[in-house]
Amino acid sequence: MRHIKKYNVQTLLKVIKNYFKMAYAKTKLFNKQLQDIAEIFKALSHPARLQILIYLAEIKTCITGDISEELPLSRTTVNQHLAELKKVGLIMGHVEGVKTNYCLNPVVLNTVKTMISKFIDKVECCTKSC
Amino acid sequence: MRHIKKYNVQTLLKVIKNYFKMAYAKTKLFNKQLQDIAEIFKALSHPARLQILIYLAEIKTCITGDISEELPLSRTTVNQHLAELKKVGLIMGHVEGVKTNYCLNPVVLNTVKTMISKFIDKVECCTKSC
DNA sequence: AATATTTGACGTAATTATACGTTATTAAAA
DNA sequence: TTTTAATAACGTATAATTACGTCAAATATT
Repeated sequence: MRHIKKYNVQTLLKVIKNYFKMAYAKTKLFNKQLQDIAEIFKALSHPARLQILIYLAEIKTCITGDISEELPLSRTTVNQHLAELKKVGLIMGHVEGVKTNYCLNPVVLNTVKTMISKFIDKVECCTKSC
Repeated sequence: MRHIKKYNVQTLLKVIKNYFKMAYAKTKLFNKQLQDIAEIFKALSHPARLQILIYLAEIKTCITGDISEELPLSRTTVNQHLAELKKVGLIMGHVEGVKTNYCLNPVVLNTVKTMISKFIDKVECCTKSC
């Protein structure tokens, strides 16, 4: 017998709102480029995610989901943070049997670095105190 | 007669929770330095705030609160974003009579720039794909 | 085949961010 | 002094984030 999945109201609403782009948020009204940079900054706006990145850089080799032992957070929460980093491409996940190996994405990291410094230079260059 | 201010429950709760550090968030459990960097990234994680910074850099001179005409947001919301930028020190506000002139804080901007590139270098230097 | 392990999906509570109308405060102008 | 204008504070609705327990699917192991 097939297993029929059921969803609760909260989850369905999320799907529906996303489908119809029923956004209360006005983030979408801004310049696309600004949105992209903001997205990256947001991905970097939580200490857990920063620590994950540093850990991945230090360990050098890839790791499995047991980074949660390095952080004061539960496995599921850490997994969520990993998913967010993956969403913006900062890390990659290679499935290997039951395990998933995560590692930094050097290409994206480089792009991000350039993007950020370009932005900061843009703001900084013309600075004049009032 | 003295005017005695009244506050609603939501506001009072906010004050009380802040006083007793009753945080659900576990952000505070991380390395202080990571928290600080994350804080800065968070301040930069909304396109409105990025646009404000760019605007301030372009205009060069200081401006009053009527940046709201440059953004697809109401004056009160823009004011909130300005407050957040001020909180992390990226901008300064000089009161001049009824008006408040905002401008970039070059010193903080420089610090932030260094902080960010140090962090990215730290993550990037040891990168090795898996 | 049965069991154990690993992981992501799902659900949900709590917190925080976003957005904006309303009000109070303040200083300048009439 | 009264009015006007500009601003921040306040209040509140909505949305998004954070946090974690539970569960199911999939691969290893026994």
